[in-house]
Amino acid sequence: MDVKTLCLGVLSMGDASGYEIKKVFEDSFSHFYVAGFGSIYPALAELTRLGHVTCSNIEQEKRPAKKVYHLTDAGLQAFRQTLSGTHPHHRVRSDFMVLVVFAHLLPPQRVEQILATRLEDIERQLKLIDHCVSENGQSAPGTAFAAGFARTVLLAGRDYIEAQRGELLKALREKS
Amino acid sequence: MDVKTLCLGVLSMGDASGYEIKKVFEDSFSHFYVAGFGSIYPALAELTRLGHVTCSNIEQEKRPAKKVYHLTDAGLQAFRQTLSGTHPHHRVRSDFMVLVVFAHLLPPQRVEQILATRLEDIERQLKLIDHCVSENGQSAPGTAFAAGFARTVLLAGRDYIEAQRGELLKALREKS
DNA sequence: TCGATAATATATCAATTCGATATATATCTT
DNA sequence: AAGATATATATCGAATTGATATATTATCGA
Repeated sequence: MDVKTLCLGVLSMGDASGYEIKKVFEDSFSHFYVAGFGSIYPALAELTRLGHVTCSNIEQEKRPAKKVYHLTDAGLQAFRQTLSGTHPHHRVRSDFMVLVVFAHLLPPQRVEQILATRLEDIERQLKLIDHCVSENGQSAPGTAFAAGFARTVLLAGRDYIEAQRGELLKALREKS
Repeated sequence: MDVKTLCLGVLSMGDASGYEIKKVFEDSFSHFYVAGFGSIYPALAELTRLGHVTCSNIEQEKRPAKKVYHLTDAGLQAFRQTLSGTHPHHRVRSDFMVLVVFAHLLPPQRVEQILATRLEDIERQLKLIDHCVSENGQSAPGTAFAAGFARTVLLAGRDYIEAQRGELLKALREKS
């Protein structure tokens, strides 16, 4: 599923500028989809060209002007079509796990730091999910399911690290 | 962490051809790092140019010839350096979760199919981990930790889906 | 033994994505 | 007045993805 499709998804919840779409990605989608301006702006240009969205320049007082995008009927149809034909892939790219796999090449102190940093990141993400859930009162059923899923998976990872970190460090110190 | 670095990591476990490196990615790293030939072969060419690996053409009987790569001292040093300076990012790109978030735009039957497919994929990945653990008898401590981590997280996700699928489908049917 | 399929092996390429950077306006703080 | 932060759009080189091309050998059923 490409950034174009995700932009259609965000716009199905209401009109937005590229900047606002980026904020939705950061605030609500960051646990399962990361995208930056470098992919969002070209995606919106292409969607406009395809007629899947329309674009209007909005002058603002006290802020720079913005381009607000609106989902067309053709855009919604294309979005539904993509959702219907997409396999539910779920892929992880984890530098954390790479670092752990090669932990025997690092000083134990650095491994401790890696685990601690990962735990901090998990806490930060948990807070973000909770904040996001409490803010969006009446959201779609899938949103609540997804938030719960992300939460559960993060908690399981946190508990595993906390339970096994001692064992890992012991094994690493024994080998060296 | 880029594909070049991961190739150095694989080669730190022993000499290998591009094809064999790909198999290691698939068999052992697939839960946290996916890479195809399109990134592996260019990475090996660049690493050779940098002097981080050496390459020798090996003729084989009963098989096509292969290029076997060997990690140099400079390569190992560069690998350690990268491991020392890399933040333990852990990112998920999940079409599954996107589909769930927009489940209200799909027929409930399709949502059921998505959840079932995801559960099948999880089972397949769990089997791969178990197979991988049983095959590599005496592996590095980090490898065991990483396998346990991946296993725990997958199990938590599976249990969540099984526990909450009924609720999600009920909510979706009520709205429509 | 013929033909199909699968496994081994390398390589390339267009399309997409990533990450950094550039530019500009307005607000808020010190 | 200076400096930091938030809003806002855009571009670009580098890296990655996913598909495709090519070739050899093995395997297995008809």
